[in-house]
Amino acid sequence: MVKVQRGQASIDGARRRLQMADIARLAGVSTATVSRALSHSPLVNVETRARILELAQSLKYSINVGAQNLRLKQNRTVSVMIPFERDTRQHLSDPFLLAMLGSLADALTEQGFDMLFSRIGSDELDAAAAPFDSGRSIGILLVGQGRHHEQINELVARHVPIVVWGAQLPDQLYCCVGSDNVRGGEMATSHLLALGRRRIAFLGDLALPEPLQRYRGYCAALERHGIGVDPRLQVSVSFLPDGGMQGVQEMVRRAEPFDAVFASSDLLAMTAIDTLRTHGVRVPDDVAVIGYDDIAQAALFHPRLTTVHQPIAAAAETMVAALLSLIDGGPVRSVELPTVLSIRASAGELLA
Amino acid sequence: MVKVQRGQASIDGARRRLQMADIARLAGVSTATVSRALSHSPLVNVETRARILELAQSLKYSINVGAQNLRLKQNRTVSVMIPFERDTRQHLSDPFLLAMLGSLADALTEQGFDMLFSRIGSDELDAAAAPFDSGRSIGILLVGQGRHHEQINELVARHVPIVVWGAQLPDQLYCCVGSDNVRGGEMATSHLLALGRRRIAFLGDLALPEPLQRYRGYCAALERHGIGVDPRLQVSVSFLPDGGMQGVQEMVRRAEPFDAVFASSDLLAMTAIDTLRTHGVRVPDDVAVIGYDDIAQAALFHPRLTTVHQPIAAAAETMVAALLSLIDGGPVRSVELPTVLSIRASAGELLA
DNA sequence: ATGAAAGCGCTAACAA
DNA sequence: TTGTTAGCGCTTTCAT
Repeated sequence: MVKVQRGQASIDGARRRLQMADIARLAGVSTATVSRALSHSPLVNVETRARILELAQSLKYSINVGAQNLRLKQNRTVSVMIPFERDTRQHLSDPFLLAMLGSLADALTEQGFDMLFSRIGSDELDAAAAPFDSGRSIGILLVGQGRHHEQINELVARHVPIVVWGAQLPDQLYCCVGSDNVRGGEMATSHLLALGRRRIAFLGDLALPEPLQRYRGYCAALERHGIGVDPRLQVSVSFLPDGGMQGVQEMVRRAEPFDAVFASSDLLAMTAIDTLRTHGVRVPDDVAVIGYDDIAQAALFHPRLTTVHQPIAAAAETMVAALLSLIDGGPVRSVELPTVLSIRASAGELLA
Repeated sequence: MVKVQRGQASIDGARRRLQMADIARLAGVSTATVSRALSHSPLVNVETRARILELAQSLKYSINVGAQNLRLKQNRTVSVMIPFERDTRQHLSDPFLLAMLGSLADALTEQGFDMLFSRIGSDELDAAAAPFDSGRSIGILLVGQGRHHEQINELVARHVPIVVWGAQLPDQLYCCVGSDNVRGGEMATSHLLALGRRRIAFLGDLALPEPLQRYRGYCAALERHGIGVDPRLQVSVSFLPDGGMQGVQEMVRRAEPFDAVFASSDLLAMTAIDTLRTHGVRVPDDVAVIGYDDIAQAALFHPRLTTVHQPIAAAAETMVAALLSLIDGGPVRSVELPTVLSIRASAGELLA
């Protein structure tokens, strides 16, 4: 009986993986020559090189990256992590994250890096460095800083190269890339005020840095218009899709009149609108709604969603560039990307 | 001047990565003993082992997985790929994909495997095997077979371990995991017929295996009810979010009356409903709508979306199990997971 | 119970 | 232009 081990080719069935020595033998040269040929070294004879390259190609031989990395002491793999709340054991659901992930994959590929993806329970964020510590990746891109400010700072103290998508905070030792959340919140709120709305509900978890900063922008806009901030208009809801529903239901329960909603994500805004509709509230006539992110669906939702646009592709490129610079010992600064308000029907056009 | 190279720690700034020899020196033993201690070998003295483990832990030393893999000829990394259409250069946008990705990450982690993620242009699917050929991963999980049936077959002929999320096809050499698309299409259509709908529009790209099979189920249900299939009710649209809009607009342009829509994804169903609404059509009163996937938002959408549920977590576990079995040379069969109709307001409850 | 030494697949001096 | 050789960080015989 043949004992077969997980994660390893079976001894009997699979034929041995092709390796450089095989190519060398078939080409009648040494492995050194093959190595040189495959790296397009000018040292090797043009014809020999052509022969070797052709041979390798036809046999689909590909250099063993693990061995190559070991020898070269290099590594072209980056970890991407998305924290999730352990208790809610929720599937990833926000389209914004998917777009971000796709853009990060693109940006990394563009730079010739592979992406090692993991979800990570927010209770075990200290384990986030494992892929780095074990040499599987050269650095970490963390999408969403959550409540982990301190833990991330500790990673930096341990010299773990990490770049975070999130909001800038005081005492922040790590490099952080994010949109200008305060300005975003301010623009959204100002727009609602300009539309004549005065009782604007805010939906978002103030325990998280990004919603908090959006809320600060919201407050700033209100105060600039001489309108006091009413805490009864603020509802703390998570980023999960039912947050929008819960936010609206809470407002209804509070019996607090409101004529607008500013939600901290498009997903929240959309489920909030759906819930408003089930309560017979018209959007934007009775309640205007603005979201945050500007995901693809926002422009197709009914009513078309007004939202604060986050430049995802630029964000991903910035994060990747920052991480690589960090690893190279180059200069790294946190970046706030500019945000733009995409004005659509859910919080109508201004009559210019 | 110090030349710094990408993907490599800078020579000056970063301190050398800790390695086994360091731990050995500090513990006053040989690397062999450290290796044994870290693998909890009973060969090493209990006290020595404790001392070494403690030392390693406090120094955050972690075995270099690359070197370990090379020595052990093992590898615990799996590639996950999502093809995208090169021309539309579209960001990933379907929440279903994100949920799938998250579940795959969970299932792989559960089995102690890492996930190497890449998007891959559908024109270069033959390059999908690169991570496998170069020994970075031991197999491939492809999410979405698209139009790549033949290319995937070729990979299998090359003995590349691959498991695909998609539909079962004739002449299929690869292992395929998917939901029972025909049955799903049939259930959705039967439900609409039972609601008294007779002119059911079908939205989906028949060039793709999954929508095609859902369409077959749709046709089967119609015929069983003695209703002919009307090609004017079928609109080919992509899985991109604006597909729903385009589908409805096309139906309107055709001036073809219809009282129901069966869309091949929830995303399409949702944007279709939004577009119907802008045309003043009431859902479900004028037109009932059923989607496919049962993503988290479906239950929160207005109206609550009736949809064919795909068991994502089970799907991911099945795919991972199949791939590992395939790699171990074990038996592998394609699997069709059962589908259930989640009945909600968009295609109302049956009055029992 | 521990260490010395060989070798995983590759690259880069160095020699020829 | 090519080959020989040493060694990347680790594990595992084999010897002690």
